[in-house]
Amino acid sequence: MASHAHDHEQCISEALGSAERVCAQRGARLTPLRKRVLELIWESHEAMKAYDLLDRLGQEGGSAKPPTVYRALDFLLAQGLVHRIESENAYVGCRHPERTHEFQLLICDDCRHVEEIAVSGVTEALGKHAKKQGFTVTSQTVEVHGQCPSCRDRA
Amino acid sequence: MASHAHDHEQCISEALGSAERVCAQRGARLTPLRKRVLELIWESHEAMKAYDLLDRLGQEGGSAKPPTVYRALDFLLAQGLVHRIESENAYVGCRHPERTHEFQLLICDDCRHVEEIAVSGVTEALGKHAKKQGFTVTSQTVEVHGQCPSCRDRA
DNA sequence: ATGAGTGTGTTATATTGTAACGATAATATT
DNA sequence: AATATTATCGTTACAATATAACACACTCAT
Repeated sequence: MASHAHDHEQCISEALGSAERVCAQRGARLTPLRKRVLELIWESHEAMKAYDLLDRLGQEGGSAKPPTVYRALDFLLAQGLVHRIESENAYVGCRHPERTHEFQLLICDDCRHVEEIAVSGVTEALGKHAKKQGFTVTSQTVEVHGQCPSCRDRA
Repeated sequence: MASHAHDHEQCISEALGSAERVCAQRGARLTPLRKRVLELIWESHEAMKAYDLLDRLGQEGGSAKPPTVYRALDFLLAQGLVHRIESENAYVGCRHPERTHEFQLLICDDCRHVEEIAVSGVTEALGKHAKKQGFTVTSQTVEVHGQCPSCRDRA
């Protein structure tokens, strides 16, 4: 268990609560299936893979197949409730689904813990440089790999 | 054809030349197969997929199978001769294989042209932020998606 | 109630990537 | 030069990730 200590029960319930809230606001339907997938993703702060979600759903009696999970993920991504980690083919919950935002991810290659950060200036610097050469930015993927404090201490 | 105008024949030959050079320096073996894969990647400045490389190799008479391509790519990545584009599962040639370096990629979602850039401050800002929270950085993936000038003009 | 849109189940398949083993070629050691 | 060692390559099989296409059920606005 990661020692990024916090009350994780509360963490999950806050995440689900704010998901309900933003979906209600937008008229988006957070169905039981979608909510369950989001809950599974929030079971940890680690990168979660689609087929792991699939296995978990399968264990719960249902007959889960890939499209079930990928469709739920598509919805959650569209609502900003989760982020996709491109360099891992994995997913992680987002605490700030209220509005789209630029962000960066710190990914621990030992324990797979993922931390969402917002480093001031990064988005702007990239945007400015792109603009200077006539490139119109629509999205950014910024993923930093390394070792988190807990794993470093353990070693 | 992208209108990022330049003499592409020369561009390829420079890339292959510097590949030969750095491999010779390091005692790394740029075999005919590896060189051919690198050459195929440099046929354009666009994101190239592993299975497209596989098809090209197949057309040349040989019996190319996935491990052939992936092993060549592993070598080229290890030597810094190509970069992997995580958000595309694709590969692009690198002009600066002499030493490892942090870089960012501008990826046109219309024409798939990829431009390697080095925005001053981005790596440092990310590193600084990571360090402040005790995170040790080993690598960064920075990929900016959008529309390149040529595609914007065309539209 | 009905028709349009949305969500889910299901089958099948596409795409991306590796493990493992043997054959061959390059390099190093004697 | 002959042999040992390692690196590279070919091949088979398969694992992991993701999507297309169609059927059916549900919602809800008319």
